[in-house]
Amino acid sequence: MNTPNDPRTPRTPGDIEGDRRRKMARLRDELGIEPYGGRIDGLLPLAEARAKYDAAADEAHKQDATQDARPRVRVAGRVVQSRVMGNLIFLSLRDCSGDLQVAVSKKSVPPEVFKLAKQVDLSDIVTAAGPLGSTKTGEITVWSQGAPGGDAGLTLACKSLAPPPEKFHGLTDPEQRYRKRYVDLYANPDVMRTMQLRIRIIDEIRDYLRGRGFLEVETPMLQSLHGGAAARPFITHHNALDMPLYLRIAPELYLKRLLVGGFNKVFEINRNFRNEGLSPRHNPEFTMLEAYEAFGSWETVADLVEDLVCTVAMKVFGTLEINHRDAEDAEKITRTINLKRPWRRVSMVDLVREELGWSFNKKRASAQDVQTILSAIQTRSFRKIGLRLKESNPSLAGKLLQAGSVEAYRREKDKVLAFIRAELTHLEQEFNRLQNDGRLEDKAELERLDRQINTLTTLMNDFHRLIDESGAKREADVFLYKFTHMSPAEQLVEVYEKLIEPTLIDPTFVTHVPSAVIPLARENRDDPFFADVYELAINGVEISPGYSELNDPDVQERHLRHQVGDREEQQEIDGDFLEALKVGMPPAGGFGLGIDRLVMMLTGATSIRDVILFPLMRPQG
RNA sequence: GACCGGGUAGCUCAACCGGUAGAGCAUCGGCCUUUUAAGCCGCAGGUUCUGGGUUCGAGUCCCAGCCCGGUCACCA
Repeated sequence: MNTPNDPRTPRTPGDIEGDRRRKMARLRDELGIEPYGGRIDGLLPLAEARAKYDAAADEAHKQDATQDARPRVRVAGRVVQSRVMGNLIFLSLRDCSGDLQVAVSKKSVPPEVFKLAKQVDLSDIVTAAGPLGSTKTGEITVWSQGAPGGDAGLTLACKSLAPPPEKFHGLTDPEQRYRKRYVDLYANPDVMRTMQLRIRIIDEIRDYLRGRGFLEVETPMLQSLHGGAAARPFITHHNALDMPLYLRIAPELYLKRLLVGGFNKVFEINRNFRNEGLSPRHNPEFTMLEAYEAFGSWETVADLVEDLVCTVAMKVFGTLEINHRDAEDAEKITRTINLKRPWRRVSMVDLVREELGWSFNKKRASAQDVQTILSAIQTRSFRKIGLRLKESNPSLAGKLLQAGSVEAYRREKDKVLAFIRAELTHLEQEFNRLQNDGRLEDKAELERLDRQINTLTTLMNDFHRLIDESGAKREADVFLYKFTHMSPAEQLVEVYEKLIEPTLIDPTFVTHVPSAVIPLARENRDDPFFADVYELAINGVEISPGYSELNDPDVQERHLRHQVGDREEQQEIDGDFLEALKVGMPPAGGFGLGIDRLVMMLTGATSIRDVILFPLMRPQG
């Protein structure tokens, strides 16, 4: 970098960093200010400082300026707004607790402090000290004021050289937000709030489990064999030992070894790594809670997780009714999740029968059942379109949703398309009219129209694709081929995951899952086709599995061998784990809880990336 | 992986049928002691994601690639 910190360097327009470096050099040279500060004692978080405001003292001081009982505070924060009004300067400071305004009046501070205040840039970190008062408009404000023998009234704690985000829109590009989370966190207070909620949720989970006698442990993340789940691992290499190592896909097998060793209740909250695709619900590294309780069962851990989630929700949110709100319109509630106990418990077979009319009998689905399932899968896609139409054309949407079959959508396709086209034309006319008028105050309206047009266009695209009979047939063929080659157990699980799980918004424990897909759980004594487990779905996704853990080493070995032979996923058998079971593991209940998804559910985040501080991003380039 | 949308000033976005690339905010200079996206005056700021092609002329059209988002698929 050849931009010296020299105020005489000729200015290149638009070079924000250069401007700031020159400004910094002036502060150093002319005011003797060190722009990277040092230790500062006695600072209050902004929210705490604000809480100290004393209205009576403020009022008294306003009546009689010689009386000043206003509380004095010292605060620090990043400058997020700056309004220089000549001889009075307002700065809005922000920290992780909130915002607080500072006012610097030329009359109340020494000239060099006022000069500094004028030089302060957005994103600089400053400290301010002075009495807490309010302004004409009632905003609680620190009135910067030096004190004999200490506070300067305003100091620079850290100069920021980078260009600040746009002050009104903030940082909005999702990519930049995830890449530059350090900016996102202060530019978008919602992000800070969500992340703090995440932290509190995890704290409360730990509190809860400790309160019930669980000990938190740490087990290997680098494993020479990856086990405990079916997933592709990340592979790495240990140089000194010259051996491959895997990043763990689950801690399960180690936690169970701890039960063998004599721990009765253990849990671990930490990262798992799965080398699979990314989606709004999948990040390659994600945080899981796993807990094991000796002498428990899937039922004891179901009770536990139910109580745990409710307790956490009450402590952090004070309610069991979780509302998700529209990103555009905070008034609009898009989804309500009711966590009130007791949570429904229903077997997978009953659920499938109830929703689809498919009576699963441990055999492959009959030709007729397959047709039912296929048409349900197709209808589901259409249903989404029906739901999206609901707001703009309730009667048409109602008709489609009620008919609920692919044929109904095909029959009505001209009407649907005609409606969408008419709507688009209307919106575009509206859009052009506003744009031609060039009325700036309607900018928000323009943006709204633009979004609606966008939504409708994608809707029309989706619809075209769906009613394209050859396309639909191709998709159906692919599905039929795959589905008819599945085992009965896989068919049941497939149907559940595709068609039922996404509709389970309120908490539902799905029980009696085919044991064939769950090798680490105990088979049901009365009907070994099913395992003694639950899969808890909330918010349309699986959030927690719970097992009666399998502790018979012979059965466990058989399951694992079967899995290895059956699946393409190369997974070596963990012989040492089987050894451990031979030593003897007490019967136990165990459960997992996907922390990221839990936080999404509780905070209404629509993407897992919104609840992870630094989600995985492809390197920039 | 497939489809759709997007990539233009530091930020947020415009640019009609292919004809000199604009605005707001931020920056820079000036005015202003109760602002709340403060206001007013003025200056400046561009390899239109990259590389090819068509054309007298490309931000715009075509081809290839990169990146982001959405939907679907894959994957527990």
